[in-house]
Amino acid sequence: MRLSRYFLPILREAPRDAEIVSHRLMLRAGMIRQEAAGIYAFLPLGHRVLTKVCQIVREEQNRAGAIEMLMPTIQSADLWRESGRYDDYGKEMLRIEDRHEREMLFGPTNEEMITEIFRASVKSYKQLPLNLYHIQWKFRDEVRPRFGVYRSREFLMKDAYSFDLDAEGARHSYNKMFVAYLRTFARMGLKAIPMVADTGPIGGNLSHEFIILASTGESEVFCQNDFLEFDVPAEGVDFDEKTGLQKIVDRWTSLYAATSEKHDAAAFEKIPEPKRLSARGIEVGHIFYFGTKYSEPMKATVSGPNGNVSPVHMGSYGIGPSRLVAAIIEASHDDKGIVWPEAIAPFKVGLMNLKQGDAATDAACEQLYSALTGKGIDVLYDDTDERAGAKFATMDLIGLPWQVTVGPKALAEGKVEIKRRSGGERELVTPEEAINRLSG
RNA sequence: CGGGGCGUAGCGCAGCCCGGUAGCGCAUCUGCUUUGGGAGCAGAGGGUCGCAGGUUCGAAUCCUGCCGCCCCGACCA
Repeated sequence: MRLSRYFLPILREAPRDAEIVSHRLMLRAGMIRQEAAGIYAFLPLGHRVLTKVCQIVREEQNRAGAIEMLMPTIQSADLWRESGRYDDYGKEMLRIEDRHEREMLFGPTNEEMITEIFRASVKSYKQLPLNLYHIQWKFRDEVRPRFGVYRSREFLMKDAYSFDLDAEGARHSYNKMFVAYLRTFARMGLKAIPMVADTGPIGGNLSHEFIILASTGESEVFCQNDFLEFDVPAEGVDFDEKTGLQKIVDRWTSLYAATSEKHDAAAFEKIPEPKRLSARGIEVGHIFYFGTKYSEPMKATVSGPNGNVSPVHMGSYGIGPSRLVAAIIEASHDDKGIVWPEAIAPFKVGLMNLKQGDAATDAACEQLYSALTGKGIDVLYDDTDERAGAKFATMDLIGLPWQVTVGPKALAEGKVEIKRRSGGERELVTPEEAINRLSG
């Protein structure tokens, strides 16, 4: 992408009402634009990151056996009356009326709808287990949205729903998502710790929140710091192998870790003092097992091997990709701007022409640009006629993992400079060498 | 939902107390000079001062109501 043809509305100064660093940087880097309280447009750069986050989520969901679909944002009130949640959910649910005065709502979550879809088609245990998910916009009319897309009213959510014949099967489905989540967050460069959590309005009795540690986090969390050294399950992990999977989950739940709602001070005190970690965290995922809470009232039943008809055991599993974008920035930035982990960076390489209009630098940049894009690498080529300093500042702000600088001085020696955004190391190499390095 | 604060150009702000036809920096456009860490000079464009009433000869400024947004707390996938 040529910057001169792109839409990247950089702000030199942060808007006053942006308090936390991720919100400021997202606004300054031209990633988002606020349209109303807690409602944001994702501009091209932000959209690229959001798409990459979703893609990793999707790959790991698929790997764990979940199947993608897409449900609507608008739901009928009748569906929610069946589960009894229409009245329970309160003002957080945005209720709307269509032209025929039918009661509708903008979905805050999809347990009811997926249960309705399931019960219409699945009648036999032979079709189980089943795990269906989608990535769709949700709306929760928060009393107080804040911190940009970190706590917004409209937000993107990946929500998966598992269906099993019995509690034991459901436990395995839960474990699959548990492991998928560990992998998902690790791939984004995050250390996420599963913590025993409250189930809130979703219900149920088995639940973990996945928390990443960040000083700006909203939740107060307590855990044993050994978690930070734990290995994340490898790509080849067998999701169908029950005992192996259970072992992974057991290990990741063997040590104390809880949010403040579930905090047990006495248990925490038993951890040796130097291993106690009391910090703030950001919730980036939440998984629940809630049994027959919805299947029973909504009559989502299947015939078992013995011919008995029983309600299915369900779980639901959420990740907020829009919040994750903010969370990743909270976890990875410096005083100059964002430092994207390579896996979710909007572009891998920022190519800077320090003297636009100079025949030699123009030609070298064009060659690098076409060679890199030809290899399938995402390159943002700053071909504007801004001055060098402005280009450096912009590239540091938007945080692309690699910067390639083409200026007349080094180019006279046949060299260009490559810089790693995260460590800041710079190196002069030939254009060919730069292409080789960046293709790796 | 309680408490506090703020709405003036795309962004950051001044002007408001003490009423007199709206200003600064950045950004944008034009020209010239510059060109390896947010350039300089000269010129230009851009604002129903959140909205609606009221007071006044005259309102960004004073009064009333409304709307929007932010922060703290409570709440929260």
